[in-house]
Amino acid sequence: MGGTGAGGARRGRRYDPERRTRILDAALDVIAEHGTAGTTHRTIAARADVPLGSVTYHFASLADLLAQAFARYVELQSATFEKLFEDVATPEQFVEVVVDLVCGGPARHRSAVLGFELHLAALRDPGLRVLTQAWTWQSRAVLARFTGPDTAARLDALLEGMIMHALLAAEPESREATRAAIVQTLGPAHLEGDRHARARGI
Amino acid sequence: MGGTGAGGARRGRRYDPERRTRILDAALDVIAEHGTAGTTHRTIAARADVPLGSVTYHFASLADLLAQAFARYVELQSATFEKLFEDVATPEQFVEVVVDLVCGGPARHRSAVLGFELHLAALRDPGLRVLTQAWTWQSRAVLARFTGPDTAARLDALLEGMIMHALLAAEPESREATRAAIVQTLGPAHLEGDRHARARGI
Amino acid sequence: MGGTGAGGARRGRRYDPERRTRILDAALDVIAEHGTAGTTHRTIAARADVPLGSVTYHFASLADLLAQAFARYVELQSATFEKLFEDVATPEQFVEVVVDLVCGGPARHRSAVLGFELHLAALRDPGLRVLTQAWTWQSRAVLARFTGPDTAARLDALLEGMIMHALLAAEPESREATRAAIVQTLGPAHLEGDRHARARGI
Amino acid sequence: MGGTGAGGARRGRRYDPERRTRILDAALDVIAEHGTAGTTHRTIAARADVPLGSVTYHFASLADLLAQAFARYVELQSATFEKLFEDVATPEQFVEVVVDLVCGGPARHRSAVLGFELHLAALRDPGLRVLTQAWTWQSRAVLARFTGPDTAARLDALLEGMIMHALLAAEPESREATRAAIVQTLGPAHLEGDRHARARGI
DNA sequence: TATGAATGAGCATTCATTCAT
DNA sequence: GATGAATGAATGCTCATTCAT
Repeated sequence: MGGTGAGGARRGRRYDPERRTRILDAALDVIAEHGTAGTTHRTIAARADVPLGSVTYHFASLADLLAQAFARYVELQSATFEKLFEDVATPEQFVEVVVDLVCGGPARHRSAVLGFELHLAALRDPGLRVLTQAWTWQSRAVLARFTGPDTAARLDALLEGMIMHALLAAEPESREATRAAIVQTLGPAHLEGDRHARARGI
Repeated sequence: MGGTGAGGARRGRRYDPERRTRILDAALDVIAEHGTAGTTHRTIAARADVPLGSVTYHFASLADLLAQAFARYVELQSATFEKLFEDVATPEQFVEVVVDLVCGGPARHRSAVLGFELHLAALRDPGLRVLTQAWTWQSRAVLARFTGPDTAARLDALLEGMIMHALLAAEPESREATRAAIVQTLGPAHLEGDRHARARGI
Repeated sequence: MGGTGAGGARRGRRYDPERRTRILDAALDVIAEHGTAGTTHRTIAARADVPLGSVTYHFASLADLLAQAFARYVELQSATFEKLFEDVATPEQFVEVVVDLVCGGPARHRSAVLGFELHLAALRDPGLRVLTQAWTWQSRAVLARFTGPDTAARLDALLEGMIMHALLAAEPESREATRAAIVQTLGPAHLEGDRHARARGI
Repeated sequence: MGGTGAGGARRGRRYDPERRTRILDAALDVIAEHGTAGTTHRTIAARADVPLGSVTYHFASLADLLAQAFARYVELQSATFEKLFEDVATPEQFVEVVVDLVCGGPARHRSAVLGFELHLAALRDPGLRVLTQAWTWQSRAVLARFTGPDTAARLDALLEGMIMHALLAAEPESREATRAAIVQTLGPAHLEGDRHARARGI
């Protein structure tokens, strides 16, 4: 009916300091589920369990909201990425974490889809490229600590392609094949440890 | 406005046997320009210079039209891809053609964008995955003639990622860096010719 | 796609002298099923297993087609009505036939619905009133042979209302209640036979 | 044309608390005039002198709007019907009021047409039958106060048929003929007063 | 500050009808 | 004669955004 939208105990939610954040997270959920195109004020409001007016009140426009949602995604994702490699001590561990990144099933589905949605959106809206570029740099920087800058760039691209293929493939690639591709890209020197030693030295 | 839509001498254009194809090509243009989300019956009709009713007459739904447009894209793109490698005789030529693929500026922009739009669309609509899978297999098959199947799969993923990065990068990667990444993925044996010789033997 | 509509062995159906009639009958089917409003050239064509162009070719307009279909309905229905009472010899038989008319389950559903659709259509389109009036006169004439003209008119109206209620009622009225209402409307003299004897004398 | 739709000083009409009701009444006007089939969001909006978006804002779908309009009709009509018989004290008055119901010219035209439109609509949409059934029960209850339940049901059906015939007839039936039919259906006892006396006793 | 009523632009889709073949 | 491609006008509906409260 007329815009009532989400039901539930919304009464008394005034003074909700985290409302903005909650809307952004809801927006990311909706984007992951319905695509950027299927993301509307109304869907977001319903997902966040917030009145429609609240969404338009806190964000100047839908484009603005999406941009901020993607910014939040990059921020959260970067932190997650960073943390993934925090405890990596050996080249073998590094490879395993990277393999997990590609093979990591439905757990990583949401973030992978969001990543591609962001890339596509940035293709159309140059204003979003600061986000994709920041994200790329940050990813490469993390990887570079273990591989050096050139290999990091290559690995980053390879991962991008492999993750997309993994999302679309009828049946998942085997971990072994994935590992082989990664190891090959890292180059023969990687597992000999010297490069890794240098990385730890940084 | 008001239904007349596209201008031009459209009177008497009846019985246009290639209209369907023209609409599909127009749809691909529009997708490349405005994204799948921005692709509407009206935009397509204007681009194809046909009345709105003509677009809905020839295709049962917009989703159907998009699916057929993407199918046409895969078909055309596969043929183009095939032809690109037709005259490749040496490993060096192979590498150059692949580097062109990544660096190939605005000329390749349209088809690259369309490829990613298709990937994203397939992520949302499983019915489109027959297209992405067919396309992936075909690409790998072409590459595999020069690299063997495993390396082909890796190279394919790497190219996917590099092309996306190239599309989004503020300034294009140098051809040298691109070539280095590719050569590294092909493996040291590639340029020594034996692998290529084997490929030619197939 | 695009208007092909009905499938099947339509090839070679040229020179189909009954096509007009078949289209009209299909139209009546569609009206009964989807209502006058839901009746389109395309639905009719599909139902009649005839190309779309054939429907517009044989009838100047949809309104014209509907008018002719309703005319056919009145014609067929009048004949059926006539025949229903053909073998009625006693007042008791007369009452039973009339009760059947009201209680006659799904068998009579189609014709009853069509009757009301025609009434409603005639309310909007005065051109159709020649049909409803002819139908009313004919029905009354048949009934009057057993009841006299005044009672026939009353009975006709009563039947109209009872049939509509029967169509809409959650559970059907009992035959007994229906019979009682009819008998009461016929008047006490009816079953005494003298009136009926007079009717047979006509 | 082009979205502006109805003319008039509509600027500043915001916050119109009775808008919903006004739209429903406009819908009933339109149904009476153009039939359920000819009732569109746009016609209703024009009739209610509200923008198109307002109609779709307040009602989830056109079917929903029509259902609510018909519900309002039944409600209003039931009240009117009730009031018609409020001051009836004698059997003679009762008969006159009922005769008025059938013969009541253009004044009753709108409500009669709406009644039949509702019946037809309920034939197609079972969801509307709660309305027709409620309406039937209520009508019978009012009549039964003067006639007893069985006669009330018969009279209700007779009235339904007579009103439809009156709407479609080229020239109106005479009051006398109408009265005769009603009196005959009420049965000989009615005007003798005993039945009515019983009714008053309730 | 927060909200939901309000609105105009736009969209996918249907369809009666026209017309070249 | 018959057909199906073609078309423009409508239709139901969605939605970003504005704004009175």
